[in-house]
Amino acid sequence: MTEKPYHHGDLRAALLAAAEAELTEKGVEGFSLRSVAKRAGVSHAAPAHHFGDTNGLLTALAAEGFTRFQDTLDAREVGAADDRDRAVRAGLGYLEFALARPALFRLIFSSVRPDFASPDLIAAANRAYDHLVGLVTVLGGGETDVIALWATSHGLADLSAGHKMRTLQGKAPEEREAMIRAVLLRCLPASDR
Amino acid sequence: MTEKPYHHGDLRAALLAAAEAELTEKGVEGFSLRSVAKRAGVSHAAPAHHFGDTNGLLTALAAEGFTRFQDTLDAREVGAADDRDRAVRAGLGYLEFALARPALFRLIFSSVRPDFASPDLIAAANRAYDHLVGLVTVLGGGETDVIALWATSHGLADLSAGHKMRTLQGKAPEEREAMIRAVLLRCLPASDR
DNA sequence: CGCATAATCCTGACAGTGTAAAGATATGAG
DNA sequence: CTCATATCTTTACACTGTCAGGATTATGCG
Repeated sequence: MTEKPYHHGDLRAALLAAAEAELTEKGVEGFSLRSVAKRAGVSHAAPAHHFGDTNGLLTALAAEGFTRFQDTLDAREVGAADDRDRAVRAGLGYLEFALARPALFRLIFSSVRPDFASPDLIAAANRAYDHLVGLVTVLGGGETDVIALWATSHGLADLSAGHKMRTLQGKAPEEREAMIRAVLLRCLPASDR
Repeated sequence: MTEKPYHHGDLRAALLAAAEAELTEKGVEGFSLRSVAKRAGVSHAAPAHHFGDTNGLLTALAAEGFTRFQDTLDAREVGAADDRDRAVRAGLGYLEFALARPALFRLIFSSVRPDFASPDLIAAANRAYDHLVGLVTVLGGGETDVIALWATSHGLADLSAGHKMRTLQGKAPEEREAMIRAVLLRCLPASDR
């Protein structure tokens, strides 16, 4: 059995996994590059060659997190009754992701550390945005409707991730989802006509 | 003329002002206590006696920021045509504050560093929340309407503060405000009946 | 007023952080 | 096989937050 090969083999992936663990435990504001290196069982300067500096690692993590984010929405959308239900389910997935991975959510939407000019990150973000636009245009909605659905979904998610909206926390799961569905429905373009 | 009195006189207030300057320049994630002390022209350990640790200073700053936040909403609400317009203006104030003081906005809503169990901070937050509830109940709205208006206002503000919503950035000021008003209006309880 | 006590601020020290430079080791192309 | 290159470690430095102890000033009690 190999004790400790000088070359890790796939350190980049290992560092990303360690970084995600570090992020979920310490949060963005407690994130430590040296601690990530320790998790991966490697020297503290090893990450530099793969990601440059700490923000580089966070940038890669944000890009990966963005696709996970979109995956969560997609998973919620399957089995939708119609296109309107599909848009509502996307909003529920938005909130689900924020509650399940609050630190990753904060990294993506509320941190200045990732380099949002990075092509990978831009691509991942655009995929999510284009998907949202598709959901709304299918319903005959325009720019205003896109903004409405996005802002409301994001507001619900961000406030819930930060435990700011106690009204929702106190409710039972079914009642809570019913309220959220009602709120999200208002953002969709009018159903008649 | 007194050169440098050993006792500052009102160091607590001076540190708060310096901390706000530091926050707006470096952001929450780049905030440094030693840098704040340097701004106030005092030793690096001086803040400890007034605020305990760094999070203590950020807690005090968050409480102060919360009242500033509410002040911005109040200023926007004056001169409202009716109660509905008043609620919409509150949402516009929400967004205005996030754009004018993004770092303070992030400290209040998207940071885990302030101690949100602090009585001062709780009081300031409750004042803002109660005001929001008042805006909605006057219109005959219930819990769902409160959540709708809050989430949408917050989503618009947070996404705008992070420069995530390019659709709004590109618009002219008047057109932008018109779109936001339209979005916020959907969150209010139905006008008829 | 005089003085002890408390409040305020500073200096020094320590562990932890991110990053850069230089050395060690493995990989792979020729 | 050789050697350039990629990968990783070691070392070093400046910066951070926090703690302990000493210096200075204000305050209230006698």
